Amino acid sequence: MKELLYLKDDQIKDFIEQIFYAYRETYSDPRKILKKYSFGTAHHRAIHLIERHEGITISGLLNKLKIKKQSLNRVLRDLIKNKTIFLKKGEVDSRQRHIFLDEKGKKLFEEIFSEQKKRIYNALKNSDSDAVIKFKQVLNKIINEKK
Amino acid sequence: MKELLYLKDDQIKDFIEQIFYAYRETYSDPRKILKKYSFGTAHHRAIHLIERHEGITISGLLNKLKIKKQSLNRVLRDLIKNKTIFLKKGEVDSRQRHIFLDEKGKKLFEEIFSEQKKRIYNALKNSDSDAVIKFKQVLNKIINEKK
DNA sequence: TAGATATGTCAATATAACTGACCAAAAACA
DNA sequence: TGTTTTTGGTCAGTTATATTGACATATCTA
Repeated sequence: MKELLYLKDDQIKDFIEQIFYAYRETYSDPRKILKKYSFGTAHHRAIHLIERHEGITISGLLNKLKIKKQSLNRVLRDLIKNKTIFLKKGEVDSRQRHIFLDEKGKKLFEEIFSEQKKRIYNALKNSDSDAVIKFKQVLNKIINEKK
Repeated sequence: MKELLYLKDDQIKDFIEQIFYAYRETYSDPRKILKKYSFGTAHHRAIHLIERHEGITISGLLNKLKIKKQSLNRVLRDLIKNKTIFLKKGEVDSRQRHIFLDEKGKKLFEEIFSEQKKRIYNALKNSDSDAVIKFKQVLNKIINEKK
């Protein structure tokens, strides 16, 4: 293994620590809002992904969340009961369920996002576009690295 | 709010999604190793921080983890019982406990880290040092942003 | 039509966090 | 010195989120 100065173990250990902090802080910002609706972070993650991937199927969502369907089911049941999301039977494949945010869900998403946005926006606003692009590239490499 | 092209809402939403994936993937890599010792991610996070901050006090660790002491206590009890860590009474302030990795703990840390390292190392090895530095800077800004 | 796929659900368990209460030792303060 | 605060430990109960395993139904595909 070639020893790159900026890739010493200590640097990598720092990244592992910082990725934890970044995730925790980013997802703890909207907890108060979620609590108003008796939702938790599991609901939040589902809402976020449904907003980003409108009409995503159950199995599509399962692939992104990497949890069991029994776990997702509890979350979706809560969201449906609350009229935050609704399911639509697939037109091509009627076994599938496509998930959409309801009007209420869109409002809730905006409320959550506006809280969560601040941290990222403020962190990036003083960075040049090159830094932002590189941040995204590295993040993507970490995610897609198949060990 | 000045509208920067690279700071559109969709970009920020992507970051929120990616930070989740990066955290989950990074911390799921060593789960098998942890399971051998009947430990979970809570133990892992504690071990990681103790290695990075040798002699950290209980309250220091609580501040980094941002969990309640009752929760941390369970984790530390497991780690002490297993001889992964040990506590040392403070010499200046004898109310404090300084936490250290035991020999067994150091070995376990290395085992965990070598698994976890791959993902980060591989992701960064083809990036130039500038990208790595900028990645770190942005990550730090996200963490330290006080909304 | 047989088998695979997508989804739904029941029940039990595991993990990791929480709240709230209370205690003791030691340090800091007035 | 005596009082208050800080640091850490613990008991008990609860909540949130995930797991495993089993089973059911409808629909699609070969």
